[in-house]
Amino acid sequence: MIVKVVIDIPAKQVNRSFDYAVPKDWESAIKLGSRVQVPFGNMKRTGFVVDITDETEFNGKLKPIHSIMDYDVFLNEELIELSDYLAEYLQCFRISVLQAMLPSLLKAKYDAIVQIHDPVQFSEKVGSWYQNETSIDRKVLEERISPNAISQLKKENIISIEYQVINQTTQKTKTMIKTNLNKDQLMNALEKTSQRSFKQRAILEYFINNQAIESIEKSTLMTELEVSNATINSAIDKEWITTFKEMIYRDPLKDVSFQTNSSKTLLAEQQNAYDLISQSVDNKQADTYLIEGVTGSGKTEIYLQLMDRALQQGKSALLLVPEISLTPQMVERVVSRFQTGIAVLHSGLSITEKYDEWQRIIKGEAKIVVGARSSIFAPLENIGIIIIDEEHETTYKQSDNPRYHARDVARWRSEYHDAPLILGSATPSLESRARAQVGNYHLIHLENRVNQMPMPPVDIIDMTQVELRETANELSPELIEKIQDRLDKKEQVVLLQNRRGYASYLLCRECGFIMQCPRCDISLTYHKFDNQMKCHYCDYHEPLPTQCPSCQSPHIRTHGIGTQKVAETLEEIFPEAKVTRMDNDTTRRKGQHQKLLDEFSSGQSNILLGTQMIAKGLDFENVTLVGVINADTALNLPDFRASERTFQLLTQVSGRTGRGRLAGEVVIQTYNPEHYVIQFAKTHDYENFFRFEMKRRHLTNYPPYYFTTLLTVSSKHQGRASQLAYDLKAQLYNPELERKEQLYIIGPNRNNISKINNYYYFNLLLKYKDKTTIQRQLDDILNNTQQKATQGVYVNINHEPQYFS
DNA sequence: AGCACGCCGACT
DNA sequence: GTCGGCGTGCTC
Repeated sequence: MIVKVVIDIPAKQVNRSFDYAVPKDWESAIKLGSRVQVPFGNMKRTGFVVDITDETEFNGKLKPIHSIMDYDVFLNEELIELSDYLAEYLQCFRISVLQAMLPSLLKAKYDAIVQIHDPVQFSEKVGSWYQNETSIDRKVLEERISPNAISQLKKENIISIEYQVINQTTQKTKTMIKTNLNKDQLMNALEKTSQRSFKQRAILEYFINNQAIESIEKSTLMTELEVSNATINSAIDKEWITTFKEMIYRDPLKDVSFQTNSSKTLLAEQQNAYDLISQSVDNKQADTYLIEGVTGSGKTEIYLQLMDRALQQGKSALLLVPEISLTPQMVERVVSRFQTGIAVLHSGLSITEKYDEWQRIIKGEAKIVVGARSSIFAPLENIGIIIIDEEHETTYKQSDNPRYHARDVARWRSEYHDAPLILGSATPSLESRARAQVGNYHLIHLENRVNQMPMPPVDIIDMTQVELRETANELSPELIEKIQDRLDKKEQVVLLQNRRGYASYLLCRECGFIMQCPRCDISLTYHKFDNQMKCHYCDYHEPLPTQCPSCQSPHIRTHGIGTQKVAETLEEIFPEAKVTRMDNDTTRRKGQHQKLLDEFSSGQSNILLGTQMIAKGLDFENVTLVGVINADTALNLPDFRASERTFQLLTQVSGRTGRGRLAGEVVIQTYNPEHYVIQFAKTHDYENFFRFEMKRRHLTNYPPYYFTTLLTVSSKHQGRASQLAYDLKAQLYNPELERKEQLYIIGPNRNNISKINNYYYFNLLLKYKDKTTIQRQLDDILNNTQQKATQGVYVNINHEPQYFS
């Protein structure tokens, strides 16, 4: 037996498989996808078995495998084949793809423990050395019996192998507090504590009054007693209390009620969609459907029923949702429909939990997988349907290597399994919608909302007018009045302040003029460092003007307000209202996100103010007003997708109101009330937005008319990086292709943030019609630049990048 | 990644 | 004459 092994070194020179001999005693333990340790040069490295054969083309003596790392496999034949395709398609190393497919536990350090389920039989098979322990170290067993024998014991369910993570620091822990003193000792301490030490006494009193509680989480204690860290520390110094770490174990299904939730009757439109797609499920056709349905049109119900149908036919189902919508509510909908056989994969799970879920999928215990981007690699067999909800979300594209897009992977797996792929969104990506336009995807429209409520009316507030009347206020009088009205009625308000508010651009406060690049149809960015207005797509730049180039007003200035400022303003205007602020700052800590949402949904706060994270998938019945404080921030980013993202964001956030029985209303404040994005968002008119935006993309040669690839050259030496960027451009430049409008090369440009961690970045953007025209050259570049890497110059290839910074 | 091989400059 | 710089190439 000979195996082909891919070694875990991400380098072009070893980006292929190497052949190894397998000792007889190992043959039944080794499977396709097994992780093994092999001698490589004078090293010992891990690798993956990607093929099992009896032949080799290697002219030399094959080395035998050193050891087998797992008696389970985490990759099946399909995934191995997929890794080959993706490595070539993404132009990255195969090992990087293979590693991306695996649960992260396998990358951590761990101990392998053999659990002995049947000591009697075990003893019979292994002999007298066994001392009746319930578990032993795997190494010990491996010294005594062969891998084949271990594999056999495992198969017979006499043993199982479990992993314990050694490096527990990567595990999430919480700090717990307990007291070692008994009640009398505590009382004693209390007496000795000054009456003025309120906080100290509060801690003592807490433990006196809560004798039954063994321990309490530190942060809970701090908030409940309103004591600071310093107080806790001094209590520790006085030896009243001690702290210890406890693992945070989060069962994803723990808080989910297991009530059955049977299928709902579908509306005619939904039924129609279901009927169409279920034919593809039944007939095993790898069709792609794009469901374009407004918020509340009941896409999820269609998904659930389709998944059910696949399940009925003995197939499995894969549902991808953006990480942010993987909330307990979402999970509950799936669980309550199917009860069992569901694996939920999300970032809140510890690595051991993720591994457990993975195991359940491999063993076939879970036939349904719900998860975020990386779940697209779930090792399901016999997939009957793949669904990607909110398909336009940029989180489906991985931003670092391997830079795959879940949609592309889904497309491949759909073909492999002859299973339909469903893409759902209220505002599909232009790429997907265009594919539907030309008939590559089947387009399904859902026009009606299940609750029959109309889409909320949208008010556009022209902030250029407001600024003239009222200075230095982010909130227009109209919006203030409407907020006050909801507060009076005890209804709730959602306010959006775009995340990327920090992006400074130049805006005329009088006429709303925003400086654009004359060559690129993209707004210029203010660079404080040299006081210049710059384009991030070409090298255009000009000095910061002192007056508006359009109306000569001196009221021109850089712009960008943060949520913090808005929260302050709100508290000034509405002192009686409680504002929940949700942005990257307030949700950085784990669990904080859900906590803030709970605070709002339970009605403890009246206004939810946040960045775009509040726009997604939240469903609050009592919200009757949505306000967008400044629709322009996202609109003027130097990115050709700025319009698309803004439209998606405005539409999504509008969908946050009118979810219940109460009618909703949307207010959008903008300095560009006539902008087409704002106008189409006002009427919730995706279709016309699509047509308009397509024209623009056509004129500027951007996707979906052209494919894009971003080459990033980075180095600690600015000169070397820029030199290589220019060299690469020269290599790729082809006047013939450019004349035929087949290939455009833009740049090199300095990166938006030109220096990160002392590395200088230069970008080359390729726009092309046919990837085959540049595939070989890019392969060459990848090869050649591998050597450059030793000189500290790195090249990254990113196909279809989502962001250009 | 790591190591060996190999070809040119400054030394006991 | 040799020691060692790191450019190049190989690892089943």
